[in-house]
Formats: sequence, structure tokens, C-alpha cells
Amino acid sequence: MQSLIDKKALIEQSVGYLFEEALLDEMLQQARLRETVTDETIIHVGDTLHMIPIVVQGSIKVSRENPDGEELLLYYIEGGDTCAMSLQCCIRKTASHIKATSMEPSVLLMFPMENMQDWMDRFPSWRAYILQSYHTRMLELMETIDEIAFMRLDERLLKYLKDQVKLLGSEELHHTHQQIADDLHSSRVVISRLLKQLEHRGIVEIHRNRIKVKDY
DNA sequence: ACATTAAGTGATT
DNA sequence: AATCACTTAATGT
Repeated sequence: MQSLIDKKALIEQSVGYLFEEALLDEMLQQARLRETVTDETIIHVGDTLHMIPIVVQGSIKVSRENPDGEELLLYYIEGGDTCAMSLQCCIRKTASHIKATSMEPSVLLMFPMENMQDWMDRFPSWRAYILQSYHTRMLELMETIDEIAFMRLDERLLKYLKDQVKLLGSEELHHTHQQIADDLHSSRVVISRLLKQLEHRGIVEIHRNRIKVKDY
């Protein structure tokens, strides 16, 4: 079966080095593949999750969203990583507090939440992986808080652009100013002006729907 | 040619 | 740094 072979390869390459054979075998049996397109929302605020995702290809951004639909980007998840928050959400069947959006065409492995308690009990490597994930997310969250609290918006914008370039693997970003403003929880006008400044400093080139980061 | 959407700008708070 | 009100530019039909 073609899909089974693909799945095996994907599991091997993305998390093969993390887990023991027995767990990898079970993962192969249980995994469902999910492919996403750019800007597809994977998890909405308020969703209850039944599967826990591991990102194998591409990149996902995780944001906070208030009832008015205003957003703030919290952190990114890329290859081999999971969002530990989704685990708690799965097990306790509580609504998600975050929104997850794929930033590029991505591939996720989805595991039924029925396995979670069992895996936690039987596989030390799985426990370690989940704890590690919590820790990493916590550090990233602190970094984001620092940025919001201590950096000026123009510095934040520049860091955002650099992060996006690194994550997407291209210095050409196909974002509108409005999208950037949403991620940083600012306004389109302000982002346009700051981008213009960066352009004058020779750091970026601005085109419609396209920003080239030259100097990073 | 017209409508729609993205981006630029001056003034005000 | 945000918001308003408006203009200009790019793109789709």
C-alpha cells in the first residue's frame, strides 16, 4: 500500500530518532496523514480536538485570538514538533485556546487521542517528548512576551520578517501588510510605514503582495 | 472600462 | 503607535 510506505518513511525521517521501535510501530498503525494548504486554519479557537498532531513537513503558526477576531502570533511549530497544548486539549476534552494556521503547504501526522494515556504510561520516550515540547513552547512564549514588552514595533517587525524568511526558506515573503499587522497585532497603516523605513534603510524591497528581505 | 483589493500619506489623538 | 479619511497603484473580470 503506497500510503503506508509513505507514512513509514515520514515517521522514520521526522521522529524516528526520538522513539523506541515499539512505539514507532504503533505510530505507523495509528497515524493519519493530513496535508494542508497555505493559510489553512487547522485549529480554531474553541475547537475540541480528537487527534494530536505532529508536524512532519512545513510550518504552522500558533496564535491567540480574541472574540473580535484580533490576533497575536505566539510561536511557530515545524518539523518533528508537536503542540503540547493540544494534548491537554485532547485528554481533558476542553476547547482550544489557540488558533493554528499552516504557513505553507504542510504535512501533519495525526494520532487518535485514545492512544495518549496508554503511550504516556508505556513509553518513556513519549513522556520525555511531551515534556520537552512543553518546555520548548514555554521558552518560545517567554521570548514572545519579551518582544512585546521590551522591543519597539520596528524591531519586532524586523525579527518577524527574519523568522518568516528562516521558516519558509525563502527571502521572498508573499504577505500583505494587513497579514503582518494581524500577526503582530498592529495596524496595516503602521506596518506599511515601518516597512517603508526598512526599505529606505536598504533592508527590504517592497512590491505588491511580496516583500524581499535582503539583509539578514 | 470598471470594480476590487493592496499600499501610501497627511492630519489628529 | 493607532486611527481616520482619503489617494494612488496594481490586479482581476
